[in-house]
Amino acid sequence: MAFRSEILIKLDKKGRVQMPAAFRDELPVDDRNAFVLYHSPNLPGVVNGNSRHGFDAMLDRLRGEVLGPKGSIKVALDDEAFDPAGYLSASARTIALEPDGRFSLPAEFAEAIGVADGVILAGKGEKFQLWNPARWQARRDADRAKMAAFVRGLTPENSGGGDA
Amino acid sequence: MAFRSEILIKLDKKGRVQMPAAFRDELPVDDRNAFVLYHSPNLPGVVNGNSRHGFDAMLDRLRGEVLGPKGSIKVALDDEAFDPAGYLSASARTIALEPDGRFSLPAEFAEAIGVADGVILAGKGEKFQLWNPARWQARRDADRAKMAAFVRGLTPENSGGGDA
DNA sequence: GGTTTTCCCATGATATCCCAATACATCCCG
DNA sequence: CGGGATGTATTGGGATATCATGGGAAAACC
Repeated sequence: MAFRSEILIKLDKKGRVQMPAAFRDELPVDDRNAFVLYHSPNLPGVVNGNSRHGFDAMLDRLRGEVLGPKGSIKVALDDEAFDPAGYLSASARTIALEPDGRFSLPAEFAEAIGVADGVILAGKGEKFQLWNPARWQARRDADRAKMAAFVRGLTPENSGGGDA
Repeated sequence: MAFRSEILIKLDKKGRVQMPAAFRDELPVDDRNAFVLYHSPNLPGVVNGNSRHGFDAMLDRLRGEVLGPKGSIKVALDDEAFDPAGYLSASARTIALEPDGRFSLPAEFAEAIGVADGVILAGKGEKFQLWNPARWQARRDADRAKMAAFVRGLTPENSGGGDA
């Protein structure tokens, strides 16, 4: 499962968005009628998407790495402590896919993205993202320069084992 | 079974609350006519909810992990010792769902939450919560900052490719 | 009797289903 | 290799179902 490519999809008057075929094919074959959208935890204006299984797997990893196996019962009971997985769950919504591959973008996400007539669906490997087209372009241009600098920094001395 | 999303539901004059369809769909198919509400064990003003099966499973885990294999028989007999699962049971109530998906919020919970005209239903993955809308907003804003800090703290070394 | 609870119907908004049109890519056949 | 045929992806829109909400009336309760 690896989401790739970036696609501009139009929004119709009903607020529906076509899930690109390239992304649909990456959803688990046994669970292609629904997926998950959730607000970026630290980048306002960006909405993340993943399969239900992929989202749940991320939450499990999150709970496991942070709390350890015996922390589960504590998290289940402790409502006062900050719970990253619970926070993400509240910011997420299960989205149903219509038979023809479209879904209706909930108003809460449409407002967060700032959509007008279209949205960018960008694959990020393990997940995909929804962007305002203009903001996506700006971000991608900025990342292009960073990527070039990053590759330039991959000198033979640095790419071995240590970064000394 | 994973409760997601946060929804503001109104209370009508009869004290009825609509269970959001997204939450109803997460209840076990063979037991969708009732669920469980219980007071938060450590956060006053918050009421937790779960399916009957989910609540019972939590109690079982609590007895098993905290008290050990012999805990169940000891709990069954020892009325003097403190029993966390028994405490939660006493603070819980089975709530019937009407055919149209609504339930009447018992006054005891309504007072605890401090409801006026509406309640926030927030999914936390394994369970969901009922909040006073204003208090939920404050809590969520605080958690948003904690989440951003949490994500920032996940990278051992900042490689400059963050989401900002 | 008076109050509360439960059941039923009504309604506006939204979401979903179904059918259709266009554009594009692929395939087939000679 | 060309050109029509076929299939699929994206977009549009009408008809239908569902959701959240309000309220009336029957039933249960004290």
